[in-house]
Amino acid sequence: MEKLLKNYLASQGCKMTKQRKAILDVLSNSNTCMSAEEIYSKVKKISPSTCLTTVYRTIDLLASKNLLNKINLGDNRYRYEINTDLHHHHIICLECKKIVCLEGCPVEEFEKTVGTKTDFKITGHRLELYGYCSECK
Amino acid sequence: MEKLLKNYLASQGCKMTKQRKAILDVLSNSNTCMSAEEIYSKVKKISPSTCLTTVYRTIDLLASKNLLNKINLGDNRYRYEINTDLHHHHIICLECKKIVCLEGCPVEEFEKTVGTKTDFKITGHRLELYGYCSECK
DNA sequence: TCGTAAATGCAAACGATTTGCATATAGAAC
DNA sequence: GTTCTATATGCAAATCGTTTGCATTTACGA
Repeated sequence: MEKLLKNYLASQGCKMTKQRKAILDVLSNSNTCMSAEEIYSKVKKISPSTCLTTVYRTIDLLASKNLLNKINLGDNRYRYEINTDLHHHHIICLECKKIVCLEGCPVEEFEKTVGTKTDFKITGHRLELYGYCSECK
Repeated sequence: MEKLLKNYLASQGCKMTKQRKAILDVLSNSNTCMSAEEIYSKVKKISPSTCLTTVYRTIDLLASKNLLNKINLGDNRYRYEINTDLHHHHIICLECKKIVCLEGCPVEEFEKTVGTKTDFKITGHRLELYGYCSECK
């Protein structure tokens, strides 16, 4: 995964700096989405000189190549995750803030109905569930 | 609607100032959700001295009494609408930013499945659709 | 090894929202 | 109506996540 990303970026004329390697490392070895701050603090352990700005810029780079999803959980700050190209949603624990990826999507049928009713050309949607996880409930 | 809100707030020991009247006026005579800035500019026409801070504080007041929904559309700024207590979602035009309320909700069934699978106690969800409206598509 | 475009770090700007504080005002008590 | 006091207001400054400007550094092809 990491290798693939690096090769792909290189093929796009992007330089492979130690900061970018560290950021890709952190992103691809995580199984949830993380805030910029979270990525930053993990990256610093691998490449201490890295600054937050570089994290943001690398995030933008990856997002612009469609390699990364920007997720908005409603708390006015983004989370980021490597784009696996598999359409999915998240459930968030209101207590411990844990984020779990979900399989499946209940919205597809609904989109068709709404498209007809409202005369919109629908291009996508956003859905998150909220609740308390098994440890917190 | 407006009257009801005013009476309710008064019954809660809140003072009915001209600023609050103007804000309630704007909120209850709108049929979509608005950003703080949008509310502010409409309120100024009714009560010109009102400042943005007061808009935010009134929003907080209403939200704390459960009279107003804070909606996050994923652009790191909130929209606000009077809470009608009717569970619904929105569709947003990516071109003209128009927001339309939708009837129905496809997520209820999905919540049950996810609850069983993940062992979460699910308390809510957030869903928005995106696309292009009949004029923009 | 060199040269250059691309990437970095820092500090300062940004936009939405919140806070501190001194002043003004609604509305109850007289 | 006048007085009183808690509550609400306006302003300026702070906040927080994110972005930008700019001078410096670095990756990588020649």
